[in-house]
Amino acid sequence: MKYNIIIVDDHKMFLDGLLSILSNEIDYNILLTAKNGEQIIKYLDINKEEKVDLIITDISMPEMDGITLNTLVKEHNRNIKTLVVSMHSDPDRIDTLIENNVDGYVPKNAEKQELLKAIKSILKGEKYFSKEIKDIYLENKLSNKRKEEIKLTKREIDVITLIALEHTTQEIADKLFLSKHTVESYRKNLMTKLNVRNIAGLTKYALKMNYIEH
Amino acid sequence: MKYNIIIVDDHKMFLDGLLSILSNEIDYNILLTAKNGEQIIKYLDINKEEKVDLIITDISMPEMDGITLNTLVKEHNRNIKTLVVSMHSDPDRIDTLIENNVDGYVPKNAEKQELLKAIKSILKGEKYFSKEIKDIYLENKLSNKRKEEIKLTKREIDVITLIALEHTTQEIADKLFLSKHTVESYRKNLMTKLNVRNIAGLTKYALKMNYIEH
DNA sequence: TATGAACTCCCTGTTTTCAGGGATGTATTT
DNA sequence: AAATACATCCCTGAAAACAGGGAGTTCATA
Repeated sequence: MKYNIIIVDDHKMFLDGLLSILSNEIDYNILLTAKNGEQIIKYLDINKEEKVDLIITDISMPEMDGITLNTLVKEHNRNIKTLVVSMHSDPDRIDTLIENNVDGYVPKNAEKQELLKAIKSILKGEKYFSKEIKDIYLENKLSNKRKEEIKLTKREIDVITLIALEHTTQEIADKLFLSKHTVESYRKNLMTKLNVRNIAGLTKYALKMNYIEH
Repeated sequence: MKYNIIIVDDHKMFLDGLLSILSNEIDYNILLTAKNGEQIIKYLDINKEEKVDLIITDISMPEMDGITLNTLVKEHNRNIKTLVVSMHSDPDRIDTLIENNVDGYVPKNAEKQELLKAIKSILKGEKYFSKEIKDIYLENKLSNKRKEEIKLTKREIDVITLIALEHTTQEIADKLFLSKHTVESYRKNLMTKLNVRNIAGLTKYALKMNYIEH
């Protein structure tokens, strides 16, 4: 019995690459490829009876990213394994994924052999994380003994995003249908929370967090 | 006689993918793969007599990026073609590449077929740019009719840097031993020159130009 | 049911930024 | 000799941001 695998990546060329790597492996049957998580969720929804063993996914994709996809899959289909293959190694994302029970994480600059090893381990029921990823995860956990309790609320993120996009308080208020006082409160809270002095600091944070494009 | 191709990409998995796509094409011989431009330049330097027809390269790589690589190759080996395959579609980079006579540009989310088409065209001596890339290039050219003559003076850079570091006008004046009026003039000129509305815009520019750390 | 978190709105007063001018001196280049 | 680029400084008035308060609502959860 072959293992059924789904691959999700918005870079078709990479997808093709993965496909040709995996198609040399007789144990693996590529059920489906897609360029975002939404398509997968729909597919799983419709084909409930189909056996899916593994979903290999990128993180940054349009419509639905790999993190959301992983969360949804793990919530509803506990028997489907997930392997993230990503270019970025952002501590927070790694953290979120691990907390959401992802089965593996391999950076895109890994060797083909490592990818195959990861897939094999995961299909056996083990977890597989590249050394690089484990290091980042641990380093993050150790250095951030509860320091990183900076969590912005949805509304705060709305506001800081618009600030970084060069909008004034009044404009933001209009856009979000809020009083300008409210927006001012958010700005103030943001500055306190993030320990910055002014809009320059807020803008840098928004960029760092990828709230706006670089 | 086969075409000799070199592939440069720091994402090994992507590299493997490209390799397996191209290895199905009997006309192509993959001479070498590398994960940054430096390795290629060294290789070309040592193997001057070797026929190299095409270099396929990513843009963002450690050590030496694809833009520098293209420039160097075009300066020294006019007969080597270059094809950029990149995830990003930044107008400025596209512009620089085209000015430096790159032979093609295909985004990483292109179909395998398009990549092969691009390679074939380029080897025939034509240029190949994906529609997406052409659009970005044109859009940029049309909107930026000579706009890109933005050159900041030393003093302007001093000021914008300190602004992005969250200093007020008065603080900057003190630091640079200037009157606060002077600093205000600089800030104003900066905003006009860079076509931004406020400190958020200035900060983003300073980050983009690497005046301050990311 | 009480607590807390998130969201919303308001006030006062000060400081800074923004928008729009203008001006002088010193180089360098044409 | 004139034009240009750069650096420096000044002014006014309006708009926005900053600082430091308070306070009501809803909603989930302990």
